[in-house]
Amino acid sequence: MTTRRPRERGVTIEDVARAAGVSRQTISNALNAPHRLKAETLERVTALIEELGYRPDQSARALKSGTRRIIAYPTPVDDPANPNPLMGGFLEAVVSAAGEAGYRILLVRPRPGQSQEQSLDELIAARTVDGFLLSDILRDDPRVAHLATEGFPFAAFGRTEPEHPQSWVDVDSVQAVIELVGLLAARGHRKVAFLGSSAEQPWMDDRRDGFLAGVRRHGMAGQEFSVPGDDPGEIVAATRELLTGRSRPTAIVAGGDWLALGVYAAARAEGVEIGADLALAAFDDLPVTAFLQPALTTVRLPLRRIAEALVSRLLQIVEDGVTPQAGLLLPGELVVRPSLGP
Amino acid sequence: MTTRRPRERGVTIEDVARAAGVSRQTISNALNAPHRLKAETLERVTALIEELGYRPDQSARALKSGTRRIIAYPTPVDDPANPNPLMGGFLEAVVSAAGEAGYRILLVRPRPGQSQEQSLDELIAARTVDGFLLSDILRDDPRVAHLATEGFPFAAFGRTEPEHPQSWVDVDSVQAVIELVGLLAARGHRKVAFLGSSAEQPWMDDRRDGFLAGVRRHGMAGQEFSVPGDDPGEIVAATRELLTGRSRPTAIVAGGDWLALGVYAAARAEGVEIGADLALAAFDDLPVTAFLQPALTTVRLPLRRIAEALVSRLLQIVEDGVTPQAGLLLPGELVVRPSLGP
DNA sequence: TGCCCTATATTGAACGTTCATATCCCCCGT
DNA sequence: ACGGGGGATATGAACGTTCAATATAGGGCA
Repeated sequence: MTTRRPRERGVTIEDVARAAGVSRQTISNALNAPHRLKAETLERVTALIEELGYRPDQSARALKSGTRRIIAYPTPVDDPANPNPLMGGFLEAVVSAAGEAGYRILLVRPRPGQSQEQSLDELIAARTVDGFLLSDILRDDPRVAHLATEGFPFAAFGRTEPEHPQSWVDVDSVQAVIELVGLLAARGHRKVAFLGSSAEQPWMDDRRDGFLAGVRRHGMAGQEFSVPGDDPGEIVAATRELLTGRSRPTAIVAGGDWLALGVYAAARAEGVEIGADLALAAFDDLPVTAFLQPALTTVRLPLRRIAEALVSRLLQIVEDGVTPQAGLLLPGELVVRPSLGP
Repeated sequence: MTTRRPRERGVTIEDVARAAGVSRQTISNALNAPHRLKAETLERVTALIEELGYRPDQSARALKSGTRRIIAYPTPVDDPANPNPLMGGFLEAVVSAAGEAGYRILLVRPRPGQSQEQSLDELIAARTVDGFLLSDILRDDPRVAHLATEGFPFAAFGRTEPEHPQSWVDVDSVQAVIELVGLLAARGHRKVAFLGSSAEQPWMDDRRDGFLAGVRRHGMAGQEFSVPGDDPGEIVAATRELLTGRSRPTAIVAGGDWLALGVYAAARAEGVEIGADLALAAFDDLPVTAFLQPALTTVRLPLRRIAEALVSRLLQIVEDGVTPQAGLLLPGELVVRPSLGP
């Protein structure tokens, strides 16, 4: 039964060299420094490499050269019952961007009983990866602090503290929400509410800040409303309260499409017509909102550009040793749809 | 500017050996074959390893031992505008299961202009990974055929052809949908419809087959309805047509929650009350359906168990050379909610 | 007492690359 | 004719680990 298969070794550089009647180094050069070969030799060797299907052993190459061509991505500890629906799209974008540069993404996560920092340390000490891509950055994120003191390359989706390397990329949520509020102001709304989640998510605070800034700028009456978590039932309940309260707003800015889904449900329950009785705007542009009626005004995250910027910044550190001097704020894309009203 | 940092080398086995006053091999044994050491030596060496933070260099270990402890997962070519919302949860489950066994997941994808098979070949030839985890298996999937002829370890989420290794895991969709139809029959429905997508997805065919089998078993009148793609607009339009047609069914089984979302929208537009005028059941248990009113009856995918089974089967091949003789069908979990009616 | 066996530890080699250096060969200028 | 130079290729060593073979010591047994 347990026939441990002796994994057959593949084609090595030596095999190609012998077949071509040249030395190891010539094969190596054909791949890494083709200009050093005579045109004729290069052609012959290249053909042979192709024919034999030779690829340099990643481990051997990594051992000698010290570079792994692998980027670690600590997978966010997602609630399995409520996974981030944009995760797939983000990963896809990251994998593409990294692949373009010849790098691959390694998903990692702390083992049971292991802290996040220990998990990073293990990867660093074992020289498994060249750098880290972090997302869902918290305030004073321990991972950032740790990598900063280790001096190990990383790039972050989400702002890092000023005392740490500024190799981050983020969406300019504040600006985007200010613009959303501006659109509401232009439509005559004076009494608006922000519906946020009170979880410790910096991006939610940004969106709230954008709301407050917009309200102030346009001299509107703005109230905040927070739901403890991400639970749909709670979101709907909180929104119904908001809609039936004495000071019912004429417009709501939701801190995320997920919350906006609750507003749709609450509005239906209360007989409030979104787009007519109530203007609604949100953030994230989740695909599911395509089923909502009227369609939801929201802000789309430029995931592709975020991924590209993250990878490019990380590789600049890894390959050139250049740490970006400032973070990069990318604009969110306003998608105006009928939920905003006429 | 471009100060190519000479990545400082870390703690090596030699450093630990010197500090402990023993040989390299003793350190190696402390980690890989502790029983060979005298208890006292083991303790001393282990403490030193901890103190110096020594971890064997992955590349060196891989080079010598031939095992990478890395599993490749070709990321599905997701439509970025409509990513699979369950992807995050599935990956999380896979990463956990693999991590438990000391393996990590490497996300891979063909480079532009490269076929899927070429991409696999590259990883095999470069000895980058120990095996593959495939998902979204198509009929006569070229990746499966390729890995089968290469004799390279893999496990598949989705059934593979009988002539190939049966190292797959899948959800027993047929059985689950038969049960759904049974619930409808028990509630007195005689005229039911299946709403499916016509994309080439074997799992959709399974769900359709389950519907047909259930309908036959209960002597019901069953009609099929197919939407060309996954576009929300098309789904809603098709469903409205179904609802306003002459032979309107009293119940709909949707091939996925995504399609069911369209049914909710269509029903609202046509003034049809789900749960009262129309029974509805679907498949997938997407988190967003928690906002639907009435709540959706659906089938939950046992992602955690799927991931565990996939990893366990793959590692059995990789580590013990044992290929499973038969695929594994896991039951879907029926989640009965009010959309099914009283 | 001498021998073998086991438990423990060490040494040399090998895994497959790439780096640094060496060698070869041909052409050019004086 | 000779030395120099540079393009092209070859050689030895090293990356850090584990495998295989070997050394050393102690214990049991005849």
